Amino acid sequence: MTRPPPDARPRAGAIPLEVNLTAAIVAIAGDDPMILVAGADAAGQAILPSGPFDPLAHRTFEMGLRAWVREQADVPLGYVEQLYTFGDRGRQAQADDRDPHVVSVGYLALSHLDPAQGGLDSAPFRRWYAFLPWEDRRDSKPAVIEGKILPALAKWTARDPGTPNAYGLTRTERVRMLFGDDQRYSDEAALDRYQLLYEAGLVEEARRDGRASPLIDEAGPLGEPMRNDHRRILATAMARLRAKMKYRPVIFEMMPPAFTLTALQRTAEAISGRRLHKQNFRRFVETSAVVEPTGEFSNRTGGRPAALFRFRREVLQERPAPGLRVGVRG
Amino acid sequence: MTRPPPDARPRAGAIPLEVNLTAAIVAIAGDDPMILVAGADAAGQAILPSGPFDPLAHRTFEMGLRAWVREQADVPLGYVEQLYTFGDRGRQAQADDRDPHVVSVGYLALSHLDPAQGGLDSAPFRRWYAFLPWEDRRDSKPAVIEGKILPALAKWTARDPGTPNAYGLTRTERVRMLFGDDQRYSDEAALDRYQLLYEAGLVEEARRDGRASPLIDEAGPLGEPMRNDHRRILATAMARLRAKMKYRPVIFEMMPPAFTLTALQRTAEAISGRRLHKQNFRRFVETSAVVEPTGEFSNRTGGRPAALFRFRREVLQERPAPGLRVGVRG
DNA sequence: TCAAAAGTGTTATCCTTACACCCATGT
DNA sequence: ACATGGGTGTAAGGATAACACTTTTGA
Repeated sequence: MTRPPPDARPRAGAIPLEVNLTAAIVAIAGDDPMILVAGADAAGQAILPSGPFDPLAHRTFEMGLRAWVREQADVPLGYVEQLYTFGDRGRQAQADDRDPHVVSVGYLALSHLDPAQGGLDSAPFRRWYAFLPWEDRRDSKPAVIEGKILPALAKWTARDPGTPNAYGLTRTERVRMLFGDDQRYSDEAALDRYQLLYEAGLVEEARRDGRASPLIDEAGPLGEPMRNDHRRILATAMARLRAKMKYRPVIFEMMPPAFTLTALQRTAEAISGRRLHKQNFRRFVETSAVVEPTGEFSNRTGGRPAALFRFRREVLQERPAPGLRVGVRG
Repeated sequence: MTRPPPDARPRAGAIPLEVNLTAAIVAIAGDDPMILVAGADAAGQAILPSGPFDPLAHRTFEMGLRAWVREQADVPLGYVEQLYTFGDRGRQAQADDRDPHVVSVGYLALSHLDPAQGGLDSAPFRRWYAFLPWEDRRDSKPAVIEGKILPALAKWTARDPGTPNAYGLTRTERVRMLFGDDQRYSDEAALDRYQLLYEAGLVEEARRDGRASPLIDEAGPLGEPMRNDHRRILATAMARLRAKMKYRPVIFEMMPPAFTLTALQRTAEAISGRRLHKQNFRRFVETSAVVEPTGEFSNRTGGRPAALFRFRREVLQERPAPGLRVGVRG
């Protein structure tokens, strides 16, 4: 094993690649988290706003991303956060995709827009659970898990139940942790669930990459596929947002300036895919002092008028990790 | 504002870039976290193991990274995790750096090697607090903060104390949060601290990029600089490792197979840069069941022989977030 | 007057923090 | 015997989880 001299700079053999920026832009419409799509390809697969990074046009990734979004969707972005950079867009290129050497940088962005109000009616939002339906556990466990996913994964597990992977977990254990029903279920494992389905060859993207299982036709489609690796980016965004919400007040980046506590809870439930306990949610919001009453009331809620609240920006400097605990089931 | 037709694919004008992979490889030597350096450049600045990504040679980033590390350092890597992708390596290229269009993907890796034992004596590890000395608060607040950083930042703050940045925080507030002494201090904000010093023009890297403050010579060097953006990657690695340690059992990736509880605590303290409370640390380790006694004892510790423990791999499947809480000061 | 949603009170339990003390070895 | 570090018990305080009930509006 040779070692280069101390001054060696590993720049020899530099390979030119293309860097693509993709945004998962999330907004809330009533009870549903929505994802902005920039259109669909010839096969009808949804595509996220995206485009190549040109360092001559934009100094940073984030500036390039904002430019692409402005051009393709005309939605104002608030919070923006880099997610992950994928060097492998699946194992094989698509038929109409000549250059396979694309590096894909995924971003999460949040928008205050309420897609249901249609203020910018032209921006086409879609329900994010249309793409990852097994992630919505708000009202009972979704049917697709018991009906399609677990039967197919049972066969996949049976082929090799006991060999541990790099993290020491067997197929049996991974399936139980990710799609099971007990305390070990974690809403933050959204990416792991998608990756497991990909690995088992049960999502359309696996077929595209030549890694489909024979079971894929038996089970039928699991959520709507997206172009390229966009559904993987969406799953990454969901996982990150669910985790981040618990220790940073990012949820307010999707709320209007004034909101009721119930609306806030509905949003937290929509993102995390779980029902929350009303009293404890309220107590936590109150004691953590992340919101303050505006003094106004809303009587558009059906029953007793609800007090309106606003986000207290001061918490950003008062506490290092002001988030919304989502630990309690309703 | 025009919108492309639904089927449009934003691939026109694809720009070739070079993708560079860089690894911050951490190991523990007694009481000190160490970082593997692959050498130094002509100016004496340390460089991390790194190299360009070639998709023809390696299917994934991680495989490429492991290949570069194998070639430059000969250290076995356990845990590997992607950190962040920087599209801007500082605002300006270095003098001897002809192609400015490099995208830098940073990685965190952990190694079981004890650099103090010198099993592989050729691998040159350095103390990571040599590069970021203000991060070590184990034994009182480091002198460099009171002596150099705060005086220089006071002048920087005085030039614009009250204008809020994108997150609504003023210079005054940021300095107090990041370098202050109260409860708001967070060990996980290591990257924010480095970025603040860069923004204020107080680190060598800022001078290199043409953004040095006149104060930089007055204050004198703040930690050892590294080549390119390597110190930024190190700060990112430190922040991520400190955060991750609290909810994932990554610390065991740096421990030998059997260890005493005191050694485990010393490691947690070394990484987090803070002293921990002995009894509470032990109780947490015990109740969380992340370790189990081997039955052996070590009498090389000076006093009463210490029981040896090993990591219980089973916790990975028992609990979704088994980490080491580091919330308690000693 | 009743449905619907807002909003509150109270208790058991567990975890965190903090205190101080005992134990087993080498020198 | 004593210095050195290993190892424990217990109680106060606070946060969390769980229970059900009252209040205010519109229809």
